[in-house]
Amino acid sequence: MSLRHALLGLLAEAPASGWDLSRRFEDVLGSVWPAGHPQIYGELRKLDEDKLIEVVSEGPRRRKEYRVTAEGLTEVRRWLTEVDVDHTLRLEPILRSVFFWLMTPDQLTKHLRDEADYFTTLARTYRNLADAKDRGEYGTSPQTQALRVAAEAGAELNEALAHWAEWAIKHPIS
Amino acid sequence: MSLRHALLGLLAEAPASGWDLSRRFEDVLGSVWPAGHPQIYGELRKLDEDKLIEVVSEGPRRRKEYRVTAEGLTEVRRWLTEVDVDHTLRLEPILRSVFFWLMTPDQLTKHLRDEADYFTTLARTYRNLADAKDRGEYGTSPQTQALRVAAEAGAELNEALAHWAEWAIKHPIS
DNA sequence: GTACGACATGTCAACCTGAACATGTCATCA
DNA sequence: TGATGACATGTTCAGGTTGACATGTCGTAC
Repeated sequence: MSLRHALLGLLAEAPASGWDLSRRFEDVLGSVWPAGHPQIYGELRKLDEDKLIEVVSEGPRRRKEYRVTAEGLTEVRRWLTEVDVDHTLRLEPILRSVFFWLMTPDQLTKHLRDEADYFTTLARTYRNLADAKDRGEYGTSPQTQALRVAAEAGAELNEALAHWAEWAIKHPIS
Repeated sequence: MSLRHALLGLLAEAPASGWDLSRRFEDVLGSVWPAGHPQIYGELRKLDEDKLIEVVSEGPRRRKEYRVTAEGLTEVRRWLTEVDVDHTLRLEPILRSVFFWLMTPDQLTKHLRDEADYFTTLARTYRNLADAKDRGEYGTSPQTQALRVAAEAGAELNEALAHWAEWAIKHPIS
């Protein structure tokens, strides 16, 4: 049900079309909650049926712009404050680590080197984004501040994973 | 396809039944790759059909013990070395952070306090596990060493998330 | 001897997810 | 005018995942 509430949350910021929302998932949200356009269009229809959002206007190219309704806004707030956080984690890179003993030392070192580089690059991206937001390059609206918090999570998380991979290189399995 | 390979990897360590594997997912693997028993039993049947595992013996209570075959071992090694790592992340706690601006300061502080506590507790659990493994309480086999690496990931990841939540408390959204 | 709890395996329906396919519009530039 | 590329919305299907339900066995403690 998270996608449903994520869409409501995005629409709470400003009206948008399925395409717009699809874009925002690709650009930002996709890194913590992937969602392709088929899922988004489908969910928007359901949200519309449930009166949590409504069509504001139909633009060119069949573009439908949606706006969150009062009920929708209540619902996303209810989710944020009353629904238990789902702490489920699914991390293939760590799952693989359980089976590192099946790799040769050389394979493992190379693998971990690649992982460390990957996470380091990503961490830098988020860190740069966070710094840019701190410099005020995206304004100072509450929405931007929230994204700043999310960027901090992206940075810290990937920094931790990069650190982990480096640690693992230094603690080879014998 | 990760579950498939995770099962092969676990069976590479020692023969086990669906129940045994189900337990290991609940205890250890479930924190990075959740899987319920319906999924596990189903996947074991497919792996058996594909000759990647085979039934060693049938014990009491219809217990079927599986062993990985030579092909299965090759397959899990191929996965580890040749298949691209799936870096997909799906973290509801961070997804929520994008919508923090919809919460009141009080609600947000409470939420973040709970999150920080949750991650801190989990981090401590993994850290204790890692320390115990360093003291040799689980032996020194390659498999144990691999689990030590996974525990380090669990510790660092949750420490990072705890740190993030604390940071967010100190940087309130205005 | 029987009731209970842990062991052990399975089915089923519903839902979530992602890749591929399909359709059509609008602006722009040659 | 016609080609191209970005815009925009959808369907379909296969496969992964989960919760609920169902069934039966074995050891043991009363």
